[in-house]
Amino acid sequence: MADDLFKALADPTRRTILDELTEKSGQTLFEICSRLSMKHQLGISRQAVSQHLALLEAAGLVETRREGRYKFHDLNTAPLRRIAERWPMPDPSEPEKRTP
Amino acid sequence: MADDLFKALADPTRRTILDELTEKSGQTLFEICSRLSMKHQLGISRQAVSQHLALLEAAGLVETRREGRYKFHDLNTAPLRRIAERWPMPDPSEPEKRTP
DNA sequence: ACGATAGGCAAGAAACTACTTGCCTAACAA
DNA sequence: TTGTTAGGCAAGTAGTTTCTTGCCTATCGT
Repeated sequence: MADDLFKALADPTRRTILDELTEKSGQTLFEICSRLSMKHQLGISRQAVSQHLALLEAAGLVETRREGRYKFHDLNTAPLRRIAERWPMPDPSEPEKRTP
Repeated sequence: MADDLFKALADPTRRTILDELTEKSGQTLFEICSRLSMKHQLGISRQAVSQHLALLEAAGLVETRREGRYKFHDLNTAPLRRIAERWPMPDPSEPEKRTP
């Protein structure tokens, strides 16, 4: 359960996919592939991206809907909230400690 | 940078360590070892735990201070905030969507 | 000084992950 | 019907990661 979430976030390519879906939700597999190679210089096969999307979906971070031969991928950030719930954070006035 | 954070969170044993440090900050390596095997039935060697702590420290989630022959481990949840910042979440009134 | 306790370093085994390759099905257009 | 486009499945390989084993250093008590 929580396993799927953190495993999904563990890979940099998957995090970039989440970034792209944040920017534009409802993309198809091919659209995501193009963006990864165009904007991020990621030389990665369609199947690899498809497998990443499957993991993101298992984690609940991506939801899909089929329309004809297209499958659209939507971002769902709700599962991320469980992270903040699990390890309570101090108030966000001081954003992050930098080693001085 | 972000890599270290998500890699650190990817392992279930490391997340349990964070849980333990949430409950009681400032534990030594041996204290953490005992708790993992007592409370969580994790048969794991001291060295394995030590390596986990090193990764958590690299991610900034754990900070350490030495005192004599003891090394105390403190939780720092600040890096977690970057997750929420990277992928904006809707307001938390509806906690999480359950597949109906 | 000696033993015991707390922790560290490093090399190898075992398990897991990401990615590729090759083939297959479904929807749409000519 | 034939070709094309969107996507799926599965087996194998290469690269990581986790964990163990064995040895080593530092601190403290007697």
